[in-house]
Amino acid sequence: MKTVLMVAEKPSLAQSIAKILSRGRRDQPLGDCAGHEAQKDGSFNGNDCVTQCHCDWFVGKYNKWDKVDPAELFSQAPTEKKEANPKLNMVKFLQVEGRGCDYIVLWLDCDKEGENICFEVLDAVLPVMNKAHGGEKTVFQARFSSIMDTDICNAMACLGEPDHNEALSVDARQELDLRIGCAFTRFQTKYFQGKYGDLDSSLISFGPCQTPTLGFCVERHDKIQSFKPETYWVLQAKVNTDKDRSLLLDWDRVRVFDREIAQMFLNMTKLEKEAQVEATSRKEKAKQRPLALNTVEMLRVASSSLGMGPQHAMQTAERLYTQGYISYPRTETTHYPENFDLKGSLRQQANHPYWADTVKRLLAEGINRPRKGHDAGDHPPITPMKSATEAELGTTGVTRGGSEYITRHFIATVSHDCKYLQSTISFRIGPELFTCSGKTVLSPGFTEIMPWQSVPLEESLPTCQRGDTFPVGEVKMLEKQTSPPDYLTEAELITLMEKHGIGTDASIPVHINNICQRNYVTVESGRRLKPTNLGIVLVHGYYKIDAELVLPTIRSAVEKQLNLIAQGKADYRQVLGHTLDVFKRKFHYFVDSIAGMDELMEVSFSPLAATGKPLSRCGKCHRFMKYIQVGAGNTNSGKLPHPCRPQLLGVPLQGSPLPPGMGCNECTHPSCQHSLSMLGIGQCVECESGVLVLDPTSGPKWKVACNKCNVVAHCFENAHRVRVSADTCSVCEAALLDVDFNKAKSPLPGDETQHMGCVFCDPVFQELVELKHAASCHPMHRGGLGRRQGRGRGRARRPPGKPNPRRPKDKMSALAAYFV
DNA sequence: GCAAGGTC
Repeated sequence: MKTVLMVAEKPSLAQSIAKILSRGRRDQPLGDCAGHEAQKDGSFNGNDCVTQCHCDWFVGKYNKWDKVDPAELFSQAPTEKKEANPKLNMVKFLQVEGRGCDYIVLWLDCDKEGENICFEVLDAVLPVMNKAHGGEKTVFQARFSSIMDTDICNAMACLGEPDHNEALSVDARQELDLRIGCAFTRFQTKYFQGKYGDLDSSLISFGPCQTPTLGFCVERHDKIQSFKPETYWVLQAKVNTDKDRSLLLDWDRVRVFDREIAQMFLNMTKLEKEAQVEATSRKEKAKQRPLALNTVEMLRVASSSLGMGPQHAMQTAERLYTQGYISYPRTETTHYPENFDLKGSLRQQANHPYWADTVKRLLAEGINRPRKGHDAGDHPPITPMKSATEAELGTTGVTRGGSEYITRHFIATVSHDCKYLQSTISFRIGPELFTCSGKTVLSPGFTEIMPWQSVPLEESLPTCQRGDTFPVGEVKMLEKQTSPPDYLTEAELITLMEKHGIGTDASIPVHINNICQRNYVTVESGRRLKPTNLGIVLVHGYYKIDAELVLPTIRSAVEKQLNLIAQGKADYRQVLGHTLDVFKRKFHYFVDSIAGMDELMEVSFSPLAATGKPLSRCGKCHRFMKYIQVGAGNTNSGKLPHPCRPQLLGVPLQGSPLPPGMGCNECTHPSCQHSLSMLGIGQCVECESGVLVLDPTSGPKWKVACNKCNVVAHCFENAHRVRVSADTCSVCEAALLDVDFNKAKSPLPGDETQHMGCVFCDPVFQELVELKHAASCHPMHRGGLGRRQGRGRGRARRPPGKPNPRRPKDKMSALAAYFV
């Protein structure tokens, strides 16, 4: 007996396919198209599924930020495919399942990504499958657009082959995204990291989707900023239609921007006693029932009506899906498959306490044919799969809200349009025309199940005809101002992303979440996205240097190239090489022009020197720690710029957090081993108020740094211990340093391994100290000379318990030699 | 520590 391995992309799909194909057909031939006789193997139990085998990654050292120039990521750095989730052991699992099989049928999504996963599966499985005989085909792909019996059986009867070109176009996309994203991210992160004290971000990422997403938010911000309100004037008239009823009329000119002209029109109308009816009209209009629900529309509604962010909404939808309440929640399609059992789905809702009446009436009177939507060929629209009671979903909470919305939306799609009557009456007052209009609902249709869409109730207009007159109540002139747009709502952003092809139904929530987490935007009330200073500076910087980096067109331009690969019109290597070359040039230009972005940073953020450098380093990763205000409402609260906890700072943080901007190097805690009192040496050689402090965690490349400016002294390299002594220099009063070297590495004269002396005055130590600026020694800060602060001669703040360390004037020339 | 795309 021949054996066939079938692979699907998700468990639910695998189960459905298994159920459909094995329904009393276990001994049926595969199908004519397959050109052979094979039988479905009993081992296909519906659990064989795969999400993704591999993902792209750099090889070895190229993953190390400090070892590699980001520019190398464009060409030199090789990439490899690594198992996407090693814990799942997907490759091994597939090999176990595929061993000894004769044929493989791939049931992956019918898009480029799906084709790509096909070849990943084949790479894993083909080596362990039985070898084909005489050129016989053994690899098949099932192409199906719904999980209905007929579709699945048709696909099985007409098996095709996976498309290598489409898979290659995805390989190219993955490699481009990886190389470009990582190169720009590493460069700008390293360039700005530690340069500005109040730049509240440990990672300044760039990506071909996330950056344009941020771009949309900043574009709106710019419109708001550059908006100049204009004053305009409108005429408003009231006519009395009854003793105690009046109608408010809108001016046909809507508004004028010239006060004198408005005044002229007012003068021409306000003396009139009567308004004459010029025309009346009554038109029947319809408000269309919604299209079948797809992912982005679901996300929009979740955000705008349920107040749920896209990420949260997707998680909720996923839970509803795995629990069997709704169909697959990731789809672009808004058109029900022809054979979709609309009535069957509706019947399931016939006993729900909220909408039983509506559903029963629809079933009795006949459902309406759904509107023709878009068929993307991926998955059917999102629909309820069974009736969900409150007891199951909980009486409150988002799960119930989400489930209820999806059901109401589904019922609405098979309901009738809302019909209403629009009446308008046109009046003449003097020479000017005014209009009044009103809506009367004729039949609510779908708005019954979606009451928030209802046509608002209005008082009906009086019955009248041309030539009738009504007394004018008043005519007045109102002064108004044009108002700026508001920040983008999440729903609007989703629409923009969809329109420009930024991200996919599954990834749009991830990109929006990314720009929030990276602190580029914050979610304000009404789920509006307000860019932060960092977000604004980044986007303005890209505009200044190379606008294409942030424009939404860049993604589509690359996709156009990639489509050529998919269509077999261009060579994979050539397209990849060319596109990488373009971005490599862009990268180099960006690096060379980064000062342009830095100028913008300087406007928004304070250099470290001004905010008080957080000298203390994490004991684990040796990076500077920074105090970040922990506050309610801030989603990023409590985050340190690296994976350390505040406790590592030592005693000062216990019980009471340090104030913002303060690190151990300013803390005067009397007994903490990290505090300024214990580690302060003497007045800074350059700035006015700083104290040079030993960084006790910096060995073996010991450092002494100023706690106010960016002066850093590298000293006593390879000493195995450096301590700040309680004794002070007799000349300058600075604290003496006690330094121990290993015997083999000791640079001290003779066989000495230990020496105590003044870092400013001791001739032995002067050989071992090299003074630098923190910023200028950073390899990413090309050409930067560091920020020199005022060279005041003021006295340093004296650490308690220490004598005041003064810098003797005659030492200035000697100290000048320390600068690099 | 980095992208975007699948999916659970």
